[in-house]
Amino acid sequence: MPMYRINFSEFFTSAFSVDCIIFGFSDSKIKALLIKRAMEPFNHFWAVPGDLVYPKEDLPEAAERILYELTGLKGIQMHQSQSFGNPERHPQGRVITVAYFALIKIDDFKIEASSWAEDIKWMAIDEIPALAFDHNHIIKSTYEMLKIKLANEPVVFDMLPKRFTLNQLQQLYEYASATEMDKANFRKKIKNIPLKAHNEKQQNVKHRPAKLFSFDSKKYISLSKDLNYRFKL
Amino acid sequence: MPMYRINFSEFFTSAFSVDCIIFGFSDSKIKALLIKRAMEPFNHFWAVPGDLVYPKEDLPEAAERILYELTGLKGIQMHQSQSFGNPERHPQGRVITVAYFALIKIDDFKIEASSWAEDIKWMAIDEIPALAFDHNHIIKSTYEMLKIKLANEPVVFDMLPKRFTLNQLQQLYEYASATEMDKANFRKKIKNIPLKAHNEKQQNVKHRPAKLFSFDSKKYISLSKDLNYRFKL
DNA sequence: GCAAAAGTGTTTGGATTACACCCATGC
DNA sequence: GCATGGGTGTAATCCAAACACTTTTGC
Repeated sequence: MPMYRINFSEFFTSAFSVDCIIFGFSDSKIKALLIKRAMEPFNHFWAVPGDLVYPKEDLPEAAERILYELTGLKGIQMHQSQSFGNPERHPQGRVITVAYFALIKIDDFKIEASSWAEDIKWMAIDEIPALAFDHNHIIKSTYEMLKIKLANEPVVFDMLPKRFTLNQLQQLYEYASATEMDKANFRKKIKNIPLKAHNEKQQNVKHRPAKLFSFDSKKYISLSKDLNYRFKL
Repeated sequence: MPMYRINFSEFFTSAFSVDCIIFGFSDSKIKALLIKRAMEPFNHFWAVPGDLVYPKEDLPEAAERILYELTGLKGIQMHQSQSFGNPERHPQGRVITVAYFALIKIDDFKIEASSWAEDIKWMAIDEIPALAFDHNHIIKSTYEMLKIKLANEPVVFDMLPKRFTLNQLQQLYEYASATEMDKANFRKKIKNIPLKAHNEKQQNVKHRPAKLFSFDSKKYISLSKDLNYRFKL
């Protein structure tokens, strides 16, 4: 006689949410997009944007929805980070949260506070104040995951303008890896990464303008078919 | 006037579970411990051991409990994998699951089916049949995470006997990285990893017995304090 | 002695590092 | 011309791959 182990309605009393850490790059720094909450709990606290998951919604869908509601951006690749389920983490009940992160080009959209936030701001990852809930912890461990991704998958280019200089790429690399590197050596290091050089230069700089590059995703895909090739930054 | 966004009891209608993928190593293969379910849903299907999380229980606690109930092992480090929340994944309601994994020494315990399983078995990672729920998917993505951990943190030693031969270490490495490697070169590759050599040899082999080694975790900890040192397998 | 695996040394080519130097632009 | 960063070449060094060879055990 088969038995159902789950027959206690007491188990179906929890909620879950998705929190989205949105990373961007400007002023040589990696930043996260934070909102100032305009609701309880943690009213007026800075926080990672997040929302409860709808009953019929899958997790990646929820993450995309939150990103869209916040930035108007669609079609951005989302990456799952970790889940956090401390029973005390939410004052209103048992809510576990799944953290997702997105990498976006800061210039691609205009930030504006939505109805459920009274302010919104990019904050450099090393200048983040005390946040609502366990959000400091969530950001910290998600940033660790970001760094691993950046080193092993071609996602840096999601944070850079479509056309970027090699120096921008180097600055992003140096910030994420917390190192400094010789310019010539950096260029040798990335020579396995397929970049398209354009006949176009940086504008409005008071020194020799740098050449602009873009990531050659077509070439990357064909390279990836070779099992000996592995992206490494 | 502060408003609570969460005031709909309809949100607190989901449950969550923790699934534990327990990895071990024997016969030169990485294996996972699976149970044959003795309950609905998916009665008589092979599955990853898992359970609902108790209302007052944190996620890592739940993972440790499940490991203990299944193997009797305590004090094993658990690692969080990914979460899975497809609304259709559980036939009895909305259940999202957080996958955890543990690496254990297969010889350290005797497996025996518990009350909620009719059978239990180690299965090589590339010989796993169709499982209950979305468990094939869960195992696959957790195995990918395992491979990354193995390469970057000294967790291989959790899967090997306390004293092991260099060839065992190499076989585990080769299985996980799906490569073959020259013996001499492998030994050069691992010379940064702190190992203690013992005056003890393999027994009952019909060839020259190999020396036994153990991981020198004391030395590893002091090495880790040097920011230039990074474990790499 | 033979089979089988343990264990070590040498050579070579490619990648990483340190460092030096030249180039283009604005003011 | 000079300040500022863009861009490149060279030599020394380290590291990984290929391969050959010696050693120790059981039978």
